[in-house]
Amino acid sequence: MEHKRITIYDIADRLGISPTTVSRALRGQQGIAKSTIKKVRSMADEMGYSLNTLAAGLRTRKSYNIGVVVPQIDRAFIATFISGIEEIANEAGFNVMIYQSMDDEAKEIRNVMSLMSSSVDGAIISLSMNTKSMDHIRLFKAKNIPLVMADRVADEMDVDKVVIDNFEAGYHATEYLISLGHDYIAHFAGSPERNVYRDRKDGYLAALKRYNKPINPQLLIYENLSEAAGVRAVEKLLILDQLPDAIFAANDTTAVSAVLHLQKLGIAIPDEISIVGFNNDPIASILKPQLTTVDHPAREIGKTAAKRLISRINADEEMDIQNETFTLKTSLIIRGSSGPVSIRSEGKVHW
Amino acid sequence: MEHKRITIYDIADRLGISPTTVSRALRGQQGIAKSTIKKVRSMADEMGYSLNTLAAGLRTRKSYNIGVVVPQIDRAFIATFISGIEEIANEAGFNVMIYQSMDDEAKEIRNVMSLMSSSVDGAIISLSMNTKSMDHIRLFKAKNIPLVMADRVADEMDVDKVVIDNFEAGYHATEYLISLGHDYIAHFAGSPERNVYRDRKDGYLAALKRYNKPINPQLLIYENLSEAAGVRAVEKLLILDQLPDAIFAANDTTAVSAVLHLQKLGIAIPDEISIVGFNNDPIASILKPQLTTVDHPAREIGKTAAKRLISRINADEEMDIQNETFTLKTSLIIRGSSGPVSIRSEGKVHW
DNA sequence: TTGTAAGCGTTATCAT
DNA sequence: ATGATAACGCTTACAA
Repeated sequence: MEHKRITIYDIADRLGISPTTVSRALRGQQGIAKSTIKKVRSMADEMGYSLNTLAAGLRTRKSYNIGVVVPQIDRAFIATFISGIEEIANEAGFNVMIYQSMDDEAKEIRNVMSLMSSSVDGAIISLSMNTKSMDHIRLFKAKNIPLVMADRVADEMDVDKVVIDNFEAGYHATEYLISLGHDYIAHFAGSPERNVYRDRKDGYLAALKRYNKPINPQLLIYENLSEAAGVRAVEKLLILDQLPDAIFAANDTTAVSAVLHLQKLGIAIPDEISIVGFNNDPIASILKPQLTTVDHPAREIGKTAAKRLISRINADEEMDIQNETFTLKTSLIIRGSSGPVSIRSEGKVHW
Repeated sequence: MEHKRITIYDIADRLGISPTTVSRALRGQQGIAKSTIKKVRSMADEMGYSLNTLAAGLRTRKSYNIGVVVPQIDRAFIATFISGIEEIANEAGFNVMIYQSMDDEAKEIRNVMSLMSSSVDGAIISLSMNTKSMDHIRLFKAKNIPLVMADRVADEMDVDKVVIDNFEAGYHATEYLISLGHDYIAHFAGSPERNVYRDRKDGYLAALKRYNKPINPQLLIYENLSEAAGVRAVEKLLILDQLPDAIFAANDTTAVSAVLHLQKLGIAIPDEISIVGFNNDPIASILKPQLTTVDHPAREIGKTAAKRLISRINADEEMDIQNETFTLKTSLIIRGSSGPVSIRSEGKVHW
């Protein structure tokens, strides 16, 4: 039961015209009779024709596919990010191919390879947690494939980037905690290899410094920011002489997990410890007390990255556009998991 | 600055052999000298060659792309589902193209069209909330493109399907609530157009009937299962003479939203109303009290669908495999949002 | 084990 | 406004 594919030759034969004319008519090119266009299109419909994009792409060197490499799809932040990309790509007639690195450098490299041999017109990448080598990133320039790095980018690479100001966000979050009267503030950080976590941590340190708060290395805990990491980090705090009076976590997963663990231990949030997370995941507003967190414009990052990528793909290669970094706004969403020291001691604040 | 693409001809020229031999060596075909393979591969590496899959696909009529159409990527359940698909596809050397219908039939149809002209080797689809027409689904068979429907499937279509037993899950959830002593049980249902919601509802009704509980149409509320829907549904219950003593919601989003709204109104969960959700989203275990819910094997559904699709793609067309429906197991996860009537009246149960 | 030639379905170029 | 021809880069008969 072989399936015979309908080609422009078949249409041409039936209509007694040339394949070239059919091709032109189908694409609505200029310099072709309107009557011919009508004839061809209706015949194409009738015969159930559909373009072979492989053949067209081979000829035009365009696939209308963009590749997207992310750590893991099933994280609220990343799913939203991809959703934003798809939204824009779809409007512009591009297909989105997704690859997940599972936060593994080797897998990320393999992803990039398969993406490249799939002849995508461009790519968007958000680095895995432990990626160190940049060779596979450089490959894009070498192969002249437009690339936009998003969120987890590599500072040292000269490519288009879409990010947030993680330093500022970390600074503000910490400053906010300080403004509440806290001065013994812990930070749950991710791998310093990644700009996002390094910058959030640096913002945290800068705020402490700015307000003359003590910088205690024991309060700066590096973790992989998983759910289990939240518990581990709390355990590390518990063995200290003094519990911190506030925690700024580099993501919501860890922050929420920490809150739950602390509550299980009978430590009141925010009465005894104030907590601020990062991302504004759905779980943040379900937690009790609701989690104070930094709103991360995941969808906007995706949309911006896709727009940039597509305009680069569609641009004249000649005009050699400068690489740009787009920095999107974040905002601190203040909710119940953080509260002032003064009121706290009176034990009045719940949520 | 045109970028010259390296082809097998370039490699052949440099090595003084034929392109055919290069092609064979690269693919490690049988009947070729090991020394040639080595020579060719190292030269390919040196020259930075990468396969043009468009050309190869044009010749072999395979793209190694599969298309996936889902309602919306940024829903916990769907993101996990896609993650499972990508996992399997990636292992098998297939790329995953995603399209989101945004729960809109027209968009879904457009998605299917672009997917088809992108010459995918097969597709996986989960229907939008309001899809009625099946013409675009039939197109797959007409064009001889393997298709697997997953989760939100169309009962009337004869295609491969991967589902859960929604009737059974709805029956069990309701039966469980009855076993707790509840007999005035409400159900928040989704569009009866979709098998998943229709079956959950039918399971609910069957359980009520089986245990001789009254079936009250006012307690069966059809909604779009969004967050706002949870609030709306609760409002509809509030105007009744009597509040139900339990609610079974067809998804967690609505269940959680309902719990929050009820709590805001001062109604204790589960003391005054027991609630059961569906999906086991991350928010379910963060809610206080934690949400009793039906665990939905989203990742397994994705993996099963991908495996089936790929084995069909790789199968001999001749052997004309029968369509199958794979039904995966669900389980009821009992947590704090539901409790027995007896204890409840004593006001002892919190969580 | 290797090579030659044709063809996959388009589109671009050059004619007419 | 339309047509003939070549080319995109690969794989598959068939031949050597």
